[in-house]
Amino acid sequence: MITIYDIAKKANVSAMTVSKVINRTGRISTATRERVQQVIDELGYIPNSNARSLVLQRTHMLSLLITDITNPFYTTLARGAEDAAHLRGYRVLFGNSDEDYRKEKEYVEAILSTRVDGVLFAPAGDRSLPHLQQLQARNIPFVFLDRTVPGITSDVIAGDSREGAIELIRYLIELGHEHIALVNGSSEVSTARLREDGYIEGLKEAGITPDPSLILRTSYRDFSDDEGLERLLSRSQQPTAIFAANNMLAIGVIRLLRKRGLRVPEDISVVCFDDLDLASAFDPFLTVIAQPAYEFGYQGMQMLIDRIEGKLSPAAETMILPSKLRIRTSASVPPTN
Amino acid sequence: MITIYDIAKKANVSAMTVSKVINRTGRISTATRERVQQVIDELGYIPNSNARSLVLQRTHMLSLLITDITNPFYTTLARGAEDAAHLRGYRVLFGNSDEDYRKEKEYVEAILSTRVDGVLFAPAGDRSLPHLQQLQARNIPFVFLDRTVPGITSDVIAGDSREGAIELIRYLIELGHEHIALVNGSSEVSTARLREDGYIEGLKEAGITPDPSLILRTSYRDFSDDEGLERLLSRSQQPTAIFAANNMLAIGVIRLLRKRGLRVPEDISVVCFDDLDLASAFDPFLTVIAQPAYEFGYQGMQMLIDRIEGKLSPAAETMILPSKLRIRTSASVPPTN
DNA sequence: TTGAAAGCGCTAACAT
DNA sequence: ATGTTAGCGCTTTCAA
Repeated sequence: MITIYDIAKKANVSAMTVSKVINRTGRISTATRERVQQVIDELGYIPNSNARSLVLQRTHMLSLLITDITNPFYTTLARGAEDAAHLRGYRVLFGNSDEDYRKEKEYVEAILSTRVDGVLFAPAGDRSLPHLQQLQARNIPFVFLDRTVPGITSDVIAGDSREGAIELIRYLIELGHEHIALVNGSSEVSTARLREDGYIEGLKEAGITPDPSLILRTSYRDFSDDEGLERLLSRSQQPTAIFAANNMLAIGVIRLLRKRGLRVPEDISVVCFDDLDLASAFDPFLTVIAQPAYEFGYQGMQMLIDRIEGKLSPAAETMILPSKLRIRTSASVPPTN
Repeated sequence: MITIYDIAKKANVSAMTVSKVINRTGRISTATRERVQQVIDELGYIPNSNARSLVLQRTHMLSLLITDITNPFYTTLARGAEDAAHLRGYRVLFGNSDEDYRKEKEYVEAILSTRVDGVLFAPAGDRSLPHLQQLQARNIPFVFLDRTVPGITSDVIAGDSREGAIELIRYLIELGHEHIALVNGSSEVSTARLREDGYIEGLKEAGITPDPSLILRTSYRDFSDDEGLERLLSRSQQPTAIFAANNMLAIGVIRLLRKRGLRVPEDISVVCFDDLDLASAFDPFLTVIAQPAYEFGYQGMQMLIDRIEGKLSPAAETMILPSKLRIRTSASVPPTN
């Protein structure tokens, strides 16, 4: 391994001088700078960032902790996060909790051990509290990614889950639906609660009394509560539309509906949060509230880095990104019978 | 920040003793071990992995360098890589070159600076040579991910691009196609060359003379050569089927075909390499040679770690993963007219 | 403008 | 079974 001393020796200067050349700090005569640079290039010297981190107490590493790498929303978001970090000279350590507190705990420990400079964090749910407290105790800044956790104040980048849900419900009601079911994520997740709020608010707005038995709570990661959906569908008054709280739930729901011989949207309409990117580009089918996933990552990282570099006022900041209703064909007027 | 000295002091032992407790090395009396552990827990001490890396000359970090994070093949692969690494106590630093040599170069430099223990590497193409040489010069082991680069010998995990292509062509020929076009990636990429070989071999096998003007070479990342496709389609003898060398190309091709009013598969059949995961689950449309993306990542990381930990014989190893023809509806018998 | 000394937090090697 | 010393590769004083 080539060290700074190898360069120093060969260029006939001290290690300090080499360090200054590399970091462009302090004053150096042009002559020595060039001589040193020459040797650096010649030997292909690349500084050891571990050693540097150790003395600087800064790693220039950021962590992105998400809950489902399979979800295109997060894939696109990861891209945005990477781009922003890269542009500002940071590297990104990814973590994927799979909505699992145990895995999340392991990642947080790895984060602590790596001494990353900050975390863009989509917590698995409210029980992520201790993990966040651990970060706070160690003064590692983090930005909440869409989901927040009660009891913790920090910067947040988010969409407007409540408003988006209202918009989706309004659209269904305009189409003529009155019996709308909600297939939601876990109530331990803040966005699931907000989407449920919006769902209820949207119904009330239209003078419809929300029916709690029309709400199914499962996991954002994948829909597997077959019996729950079964129950929903076999009600005397079958719902004519389903609002899935995210894209993965929508896919699960639609597959199950199809398996049971129900056509979408002829027999039942389906709408959801978050787009499917590739699948939608390929076949524009699902009507969704699309959130700007790339921006979530990009702006979230910007905010995190601004915080780390002291470019933000001390107060926690919140940035809400706009979402957009994309009307396609998975929802139509309810069947008349 | 809590250091090993804080623990040592509070537990009334030396730093070495604490180190031994943490790493379960050397002999320690049960009494002191427990006392030390107690203090560690109490203070929530987590070792600084930078300091450890510095002395150990091992970071327990691996890098996964891929070419298109948007492609579900790589997303799934990344998951597999993460899982394998995590299981064996390594963290993964992701890099996304976007098939761009310049970005790749930056990532390689970051890799060198981070002193990762190894790299699972899908090179952008043959001109990645200097980057790989840099890794070799620094003794950083790497495993080729599907693509190899002439002039470099190293471990490789790959699919059988040539065989897969032959299988796809055979299938099309069975359906009755004789005029089959190839929309390929860049010829700087080894898998693109192999798929082209397979395409030609498949045709020859059936007694069809390959027509070079039926081959279009563009980029794996996305299809944008509209004029090229235009030219293909406006030949006196229009191809009745298109073999897209990967999934992203297939999507681009199909979108363009649709825009021009051509139905798939009624007017023209399309098949490709690599599945679409989510999109396919949702709507099983595209007929593909599916490669086990997760296994690519999982086994690739295993191989890399085995290499790093000296569990492999010195000779470079090659592992070929089987692919599978998944017949769906995007290819059918050619139109009769 | 340049360099010497010290130390970031940890562990290998060698005492005791 | 436990502790001392030295040093991983770098940068921050501070002195020359």
